[in-house]
Amino acid sequence: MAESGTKTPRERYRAQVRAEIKQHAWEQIATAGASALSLNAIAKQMGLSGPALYRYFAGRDELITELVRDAYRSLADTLRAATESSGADITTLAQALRGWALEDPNRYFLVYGTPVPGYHAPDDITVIADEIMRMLLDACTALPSGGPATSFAEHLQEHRRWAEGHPAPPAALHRALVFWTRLHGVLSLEAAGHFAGMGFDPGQLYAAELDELRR
Amino acid sequence: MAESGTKTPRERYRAQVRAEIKQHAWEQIATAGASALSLNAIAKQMGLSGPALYRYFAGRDELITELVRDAYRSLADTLRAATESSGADITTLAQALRGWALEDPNRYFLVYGTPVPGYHAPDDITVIADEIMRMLLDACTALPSGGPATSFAEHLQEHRRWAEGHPAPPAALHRALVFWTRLHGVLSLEAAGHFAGMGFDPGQLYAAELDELRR
DNA sequence: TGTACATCAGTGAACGCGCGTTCACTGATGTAC
DNA sequence: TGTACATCAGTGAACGCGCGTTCACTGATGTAC
Repeated sequence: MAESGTKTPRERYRAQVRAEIKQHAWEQIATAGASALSLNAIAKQMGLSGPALYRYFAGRDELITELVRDAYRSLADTLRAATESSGADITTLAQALRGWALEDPNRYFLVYGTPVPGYHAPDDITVIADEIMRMLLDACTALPSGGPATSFAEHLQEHRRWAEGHPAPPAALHRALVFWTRLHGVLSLEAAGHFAGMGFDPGQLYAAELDELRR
Repeated sequence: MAESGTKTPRERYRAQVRAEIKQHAWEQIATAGASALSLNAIAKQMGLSGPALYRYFAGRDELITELVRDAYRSLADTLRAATESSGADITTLAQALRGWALEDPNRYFLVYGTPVPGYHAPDDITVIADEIMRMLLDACTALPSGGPATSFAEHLQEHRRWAEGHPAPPAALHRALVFWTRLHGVLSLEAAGHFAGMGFDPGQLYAAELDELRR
């Protein structure tokens, strides 16, 4: 029986130290990427001995899992907050996505970058991924459908496991997917530094892609 | 004075061992990603002692640099070979790009994925990147310009350092960039496994995006 | 309010591992006369 | 063709490092009577 509200001082202390560990982990990730994440280094930064962290996390893998989950969660929350304050259209979502990605590129990469070797995300993360997809599908369903039905949209209509239970018509499914891949295309190349020195403004490319999605 | 043609047996042997080292490195990368690359492990696989590799590479960083260069080179060669046998249109380029990326996702990630922490690519790689971009610009220039001039295309016209010396008109610049980001958007998410379990066929999404680029 | 006990955070030592890299060396291969 | 020397591939030992993780332990904090 989980007494969610009341917390003993010890529970509060535990939660606080756990949060502090994660914060240092994020700083480490932001600096050197996820592969450089080290329990011992975090402990040293906190003025603790290495083994002390095992009171809070079963091991390195559990910590990473938690961080991935939190990253997904923070993206979902960021998108939700944006839609609640600025409306649930794709422009709002796109701007929020970009802000979130560039705020901490290594957090972005932890979720959408090269998979961490040997690590596989736990199932409950798909719940959050679904939540994100649902917001996107909602926004795309609200758009005027425009344009002829593509053959890919037909394919999607027959393979919409990822949108199960959502009332989005085929054109909206297509649009949601394309929203996702086009914007990640710009963001991932930009965050990885592949536009550095090319001269143009990636933000304007992003905006142009968004414009075309809204047509 | 480099006598390029004639090679002493020793030179040939050196070149062969270097190639063998790289091949084991690629196998290691294909299996566990670039961050897991280890000189000692390669040596062990080859039945050599660790220090032996230092006859062939100054260190881990030089090996990685070489691998990145080879990866770029292999993409450029793949694209060039495709255009020479099937014509220099964007469909050919797109199919070749996809084939190259999915043939060895970790090689793809080494080039276009999360940047290796602490590692920075040497300047001479931009030469290959330029070569790739030139093929893309050529193919886009050959296309009918279609559609009104976007405001982003105007921006590109004023910031075209990346296409310096190329006769591509603004619309072609825009198209080349968008070709690049849209296809990488699909490829990077696909290669990272983000479409797994969603039910649809990423290949059809890729093809649909390509179709739209050709309109 | 005070005492006895249980809980739990954190320590220090240790284990085993693999890493990149250096160094002095052996032994084979190639070169010059 | 044979001998003397230089070149160079590869070895084994060693250095210093940091990693994740375990274990038995101390000392503080909370709980029950």
